[in-house]
Amino acid sequence: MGERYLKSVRLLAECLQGFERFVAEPVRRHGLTHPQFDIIATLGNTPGMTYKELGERTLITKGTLTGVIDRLEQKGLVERVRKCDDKRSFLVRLTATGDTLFHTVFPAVVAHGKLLFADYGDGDFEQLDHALHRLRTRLDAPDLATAVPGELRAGHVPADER
Amino acid sequence: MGERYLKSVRLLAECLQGFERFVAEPVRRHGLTHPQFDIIATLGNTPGMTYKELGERTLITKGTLTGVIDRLEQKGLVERVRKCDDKRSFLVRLTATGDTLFHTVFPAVVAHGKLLFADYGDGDFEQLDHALHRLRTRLDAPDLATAVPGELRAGHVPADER
DNA sequence: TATTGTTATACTCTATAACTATA
DNA sequence: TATAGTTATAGAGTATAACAATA
Repeated sequence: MGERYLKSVRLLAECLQGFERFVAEPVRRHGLTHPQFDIIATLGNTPGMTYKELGERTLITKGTLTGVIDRLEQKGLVERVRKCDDKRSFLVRLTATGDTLFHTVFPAVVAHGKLLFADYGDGDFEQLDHALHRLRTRLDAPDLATAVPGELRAGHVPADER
Repeated sequence: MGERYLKSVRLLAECLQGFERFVAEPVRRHGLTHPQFDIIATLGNTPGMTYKELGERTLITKGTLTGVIDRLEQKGLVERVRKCDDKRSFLVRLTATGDTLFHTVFPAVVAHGKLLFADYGDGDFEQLDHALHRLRTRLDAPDLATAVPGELRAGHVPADER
């Protein structure tokens, strides 16, 4: 139980949690849930995406995606557009209203984010990026996906390590 | 839109997302949802906690907590124990079964986590912790909670920055 | 046969607010 | 009056699997 890395995992979880809280309120303020915002943010400044692409970027499975897109379509924020080359699929893209919302939300997000990093210099960013990049690379490593027979996976810190 | 910090936020989100995926499968494997696991993990190696404490540690609001605890109680993993000093509240604590589950899940989690950090030395941990700790401290800063009049909050990266 | 997206089930979480019983 | 926890309401997300249309 005394593994060195637990402290780091705990810190990551706290940063994670902090961001989630940081995000949750303004997203709701715009009448969106987090997955809905995720879709709007992913579609912004693109010509549209298929379900497959959206699923890969947001990690929402196709069955769930149907419901999320449905609600966004009801709100008039996205639309489904037929592709000619493969009639099974189509593009989901922002409507004019959705595009307006995207361009309203994003500058606000960027401006507020600046507060969080107001005192960061180039070196600070490099340190943070370097540490995170290393971890992300490790998370993507193919050997991790297969190294585990069944039970063993990670992600939480016991109370007595905190 | 070209803010330097967006890259870091993106990386953090990817690490976050990676961990969530890393966690999701084994938790389900033990028949728990993420919030349920969060409760089990939080209660492990403690004499029990009140709703208030649990809510603070897990960020689950009291109304939701009732449902989560109900389901864990139905599974025989936790129990509600009356406190004598204040009859309004009680302790939630792991049952013997819950404690066994905790002690089954956690060693597995710890062992698997080791794979992720197999090549980390002391210096590597220090770099990661330092960068994350700084960010967490910033997230906790009181001026952030009040600096924002209404609309501006952070957390996502536009598609064209990726 | 494989893939894209839909539908159907069934559950879980969430926010919010009104409610109770204690304090 | 304030606090701890419950209940009620109304969404919304999730996994899973079976399904239709198309490739």
